Amino acid sequence: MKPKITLKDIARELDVSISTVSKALKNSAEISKDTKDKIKAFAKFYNYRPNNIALSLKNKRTKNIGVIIPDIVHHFFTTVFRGIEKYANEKGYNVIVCISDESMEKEVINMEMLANGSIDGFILSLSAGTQFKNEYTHLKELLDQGIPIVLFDRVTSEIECDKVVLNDKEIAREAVEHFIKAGAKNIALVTTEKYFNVSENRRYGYLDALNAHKIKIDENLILTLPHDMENDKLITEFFQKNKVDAVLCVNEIFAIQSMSIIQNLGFNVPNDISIIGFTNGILSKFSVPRLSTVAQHGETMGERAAKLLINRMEWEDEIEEPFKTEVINATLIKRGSSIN
Amino acid sequence: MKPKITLKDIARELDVSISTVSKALKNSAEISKDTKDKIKAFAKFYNYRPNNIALSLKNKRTKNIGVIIPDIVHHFFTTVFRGIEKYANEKGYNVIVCISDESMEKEVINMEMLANGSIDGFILSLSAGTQFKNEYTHLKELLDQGIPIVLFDRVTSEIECDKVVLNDKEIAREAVEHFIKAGAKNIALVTTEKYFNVSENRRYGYLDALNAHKIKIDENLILTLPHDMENDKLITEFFQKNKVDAVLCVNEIFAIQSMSIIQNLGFNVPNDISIIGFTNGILSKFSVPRLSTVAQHGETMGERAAKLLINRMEWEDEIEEPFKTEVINATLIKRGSSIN
DNA sequence: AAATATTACGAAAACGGTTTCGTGTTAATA
DNA sequence: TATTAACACGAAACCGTTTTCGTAATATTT
Repeated sequence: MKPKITLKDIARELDVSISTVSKALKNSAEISKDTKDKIKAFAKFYNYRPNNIALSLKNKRTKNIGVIIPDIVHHFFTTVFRGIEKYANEKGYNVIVCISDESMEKEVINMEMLANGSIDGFILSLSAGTQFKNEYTHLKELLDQGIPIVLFDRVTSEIECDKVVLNDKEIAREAVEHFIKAGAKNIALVTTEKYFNVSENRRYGYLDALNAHKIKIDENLILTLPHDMENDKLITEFFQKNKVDAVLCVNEIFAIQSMSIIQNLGFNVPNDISIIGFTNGILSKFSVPRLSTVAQHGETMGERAAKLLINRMEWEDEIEEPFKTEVINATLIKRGSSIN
Repeated sequence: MKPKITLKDIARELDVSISTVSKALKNSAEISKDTKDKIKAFAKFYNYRPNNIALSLKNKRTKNIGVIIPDIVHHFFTTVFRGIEKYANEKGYNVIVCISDESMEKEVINMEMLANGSIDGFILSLSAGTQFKNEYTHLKELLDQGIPIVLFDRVTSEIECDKVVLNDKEIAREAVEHFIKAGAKNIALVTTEKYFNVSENRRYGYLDALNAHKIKIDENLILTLPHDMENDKLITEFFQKNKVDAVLCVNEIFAIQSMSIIQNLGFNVPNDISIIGFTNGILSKFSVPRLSTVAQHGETMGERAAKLLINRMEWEDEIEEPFKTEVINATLIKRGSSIN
């Protein structure tokens, strides 16, 4: 058991002052070569490393960034996290992750816990609860305190900060047009409740595409699923009641569940019903048939978010940069679950 | 923009000393009720929160735990992480995650980065590189410095510390016996290279089951896949060349890939070939047919690991507890991909 | 030889808390 | 009334750094 060595220890052993040791290790010109050599050798031998906490206190920056995501089971958030972690690590930052579990309370608690010095900035995607309550004072207060925040994916216009979003509307429209070109007439949408802004945008894209092609909108073809419930029954009923030849699902799980149920009902995918999902995850790649899907480029999204945050943190006192919203262009990946 | 308020600020405003403020806020009996009330009201009004970094420096504990996982794409690690995060948060700890990307270098760099004061202890699963090189000095040094470590899943007997593992051998044996009871004769194993101790244990379980039932072992029925390569071709060849009626795969991806390829080759699952995988993830739940699999209870594993670590950190100077290895009992989940 | 410049280092403050110990004032006891 | 106890608070050390400023000792210039 050899506890960590400090500047004070080195100073005592070599009979110099703490400041001399500090300067020597930073190769300051103030210190003679002899003394520097001696100190460096000693420090190296005992594997001296400055204490991060002391540095943080001194510098008023921790080199930690806080990431709050609603859950970690959705493949999309996992990949975004991966992008954040990657970029942050390259830049010498560590990442503290908290999971809000789609609850506003947890989001608030976690953010407050981290905001008292533990991190220099936040990257987050709003929880379902927060979006539902439409309550953002916790974010506003942190911004007021000068803590930078970057929102990604689940964002809100109520908050002024850097953001990274997907071109949800456009890509949803593109997906629906893909259905239309292949001859589909009765196109369904499987989505979440309206307070998710991403779902809303995708819904607009869906409606736009139908309008643009003079297909009349049938509200019965829009299935809204509660996000935290067993919804096999709802999906089954939906496809029994309605004549559908194509369906766009706003996430990967909905898509896979729908496909599985559709197949169980005796339909052929894609001949009877085409399917396109969101998130180019592991589920889509390994399903039978392979699922056509919207690749959200989560890793890129994470990298961009991290870049925006770190830039802002390191600019600091320079001219206040205006807030940016970066849009990531999704890609439609056409595979076996839809007709080309 | 209202920057955070400090004890010093409060002391200055109310014309008392810093120590008085500190004590008042901790409800010390030393301070008169009047003064306490005044200070508390002021602190509340300005939303005073003690600075975590200053506390860390003073207390020599950060209330952060470092988690190093090989990757975050494998559903298993995600669930373990979830368990860690959950338990840790309940106990007031934050979790700093780093991804080693299966590389020993990154594992070392990340650990060193965090070890200089940023965290109080580590939870990790060894990277492929580390297991391959069989080099553990970085872990030993940290343990020497008094930093507690808990290993999970991918562990090594070279390091003495708390561990959480799965009963890999026993559950693999159980899975293979399930095949045997259903009448399988030619049972294959799809596994990773030997330096993964978990795979090795599962292999032993596989061999044990065969031996126990007097089935002679055919090395040709063991397919070893390199972990970071495109291996569709290898799997295809394997099932073309060998007559197989059941296959145990050591992870979820291998299982799904195998099932997909087997089906493409024209075999029926489970009638021609039964399949059992490891990890009760999202892939297994949504495949067609549903995949029989070994549930590793990742979340429980994470919780246990966090509990072991936090216990050890909080005991601290009391009597040195001997190191424990907790064994999590996996469960075999029988679904459509295997015959009952 | 006197004045000035350079070199090489140390003292101390600062970051934001906690905690021990000392002390002046009032209240209770002998 | 003198002594002691209780009360309420402040000074200062400490955690481990960085950094500014001061200053002896030597070196260089006039």
